[in-house]
Parts: sequence; structure tokens; C-alpha cells
Amino acid sequence: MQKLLNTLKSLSDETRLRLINLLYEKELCVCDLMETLQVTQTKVSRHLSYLKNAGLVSDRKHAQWVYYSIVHDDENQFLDTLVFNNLRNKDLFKDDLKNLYEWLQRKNIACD
Amino acid sequence: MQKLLNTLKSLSDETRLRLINLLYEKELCVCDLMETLQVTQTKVSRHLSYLKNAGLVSDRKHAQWVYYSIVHDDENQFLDTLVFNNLRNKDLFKDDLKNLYEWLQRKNIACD
DNA sequence: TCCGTATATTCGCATATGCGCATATACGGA
DNA sequence: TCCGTATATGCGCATATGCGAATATACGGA
Repeated sequence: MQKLLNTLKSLSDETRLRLINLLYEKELCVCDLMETLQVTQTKVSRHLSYLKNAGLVSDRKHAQWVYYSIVHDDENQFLDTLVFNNLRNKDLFKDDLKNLYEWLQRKNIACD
Repeated sequence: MQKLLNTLKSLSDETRLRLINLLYEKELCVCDLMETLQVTQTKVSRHLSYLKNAGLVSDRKHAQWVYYSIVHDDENQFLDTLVFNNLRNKDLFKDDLKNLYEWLQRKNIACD
């Protein structure tokens, strides 16, 4: 019960919804999320830790980066419905995805 | 977007989830909800008005009673998943339904 | 009209939440 | 070891939220 409440609380914030939308696409590190959403590191980091505590995302350290990804749990099935029926058809979230791929491309070019 | 956020915010409270669970069963008035959940009138009323503002329930006045019912909106599809996959299998919500029917029976007997 | 029941709202308080700033920690490379 | 990058966290502040008590409003019946 408390877990479910934490899950729902963590969905009731715009920044966290935007993070979830992006992470539904693929595993990403903090700096990818900062760049894509154009928000401060503190903000991304804190909201990710909120999502992690709620069991919605998990993290994986690799070198100096921390990669976050969605936890696909049976308990969180309604998340799929939410993301695909309620987020992905809204401009804000569509634009975020577009910005994500533009950023990833810039990043790859810079690494060449 | 703001509407979706309000919807999600209104789901991140235990009392409101309990109200939604009961209203998913049938239209109910404030006093039914107070009796079933054993909480104060102020609390029920305030949370119902929260749910109403978020567009999750609608109300209908009849004599001195106000009857509330769920608004089944396409935008709120994920609510079905939430109620049937996440609430209805938890003891708290099962017990609430049981108490609801016990109360309704007592109420009918009293009116005979 | 007066009363009792049903419901909504205002107020003040306690706690929770979100934020930026500064700082701490962790890691790889020179 | 020292530095730069990446990430997390403590702190203080502003705002939001939830609550009970008291009060206001609405309605039907005597």
C-alpha cells in the first residue's frame, strides 16, 4: 500500500513524468537527462532518487556515470497505459523525445 | 498537461484512493462514504471536492444529499488498470468494499 | 417558520515538497 | 597525486498539502 502510494506520488510531478517518458525510451545517464530537459543537475538527481526510492527506476554505475532505467514491474502495469495513452500524445513529451535524440546525436559526433 | 497532473496528484493520497475504490462500485453520497471509511465529514467532503476539481468524479444533488460518481473518461483509462490491478487485490480496499455493503444493508433495514 | 440532517467552506496549524546554492563524494586521466 | 567531470546530498526558504474545529449553507419535515 505504502509502495503504491509512493509510486503514485512520484508520478504527480511534471519533471518526474518527463524523466519517466525519456527513460521509457532507453537507459540514460543523469547528464543525458539534464541536457535533454535543460534543467539543473540537482533537480534531475533528486527526482531520480525519488523515482528510485519508489521502485520505478533502477540505477547502474559505470565509470563516473550513473545510468538509470525503468523497472518494469507487474505492480506498475498502469504505467504503460499512462505513458502511451497520456504522455506520448502531448507536445511537451513528444518534444522531449525529439530533443533526446538530437542530443544523443550531438554527443556521438563529439565523441568521434 | 495540467489536467493530467491534477489527476495524478489526486491519486497520491490514501483517502482519495479509498474513495475512488468505493465509487468504482457505485454512485454514493457523502454519508455513505463517511460511514464506510469511518472518517470525518470534513475529510470526505474535502477530498471529494479535490477529486471533482481533477475531473475524476462528478456530483448530483438530490434533496439534501449529494451523490458522487466516477467520471469514466478516455483520458483516465489507466484508472481502470490501477483500480483492478493495484487496489482491488489489497486487503484495505477489499475490506472497504465489504464495509460498504454492510453499511448499505444496515441503512436499508433502518429505512424499512 | 423553526429544527434537524447533510454537505461545503474558512481558518489556523503542522508537516511535506520542491528548489537553488553550496558542498561532498566518486571516478578516470595526466 | 592532482584535476576535471559526473553525481548525490545537506541546508534554508517558499509554497503546497492535509487536518480538525468551527461555521456556513441548503433542504425537507413538523
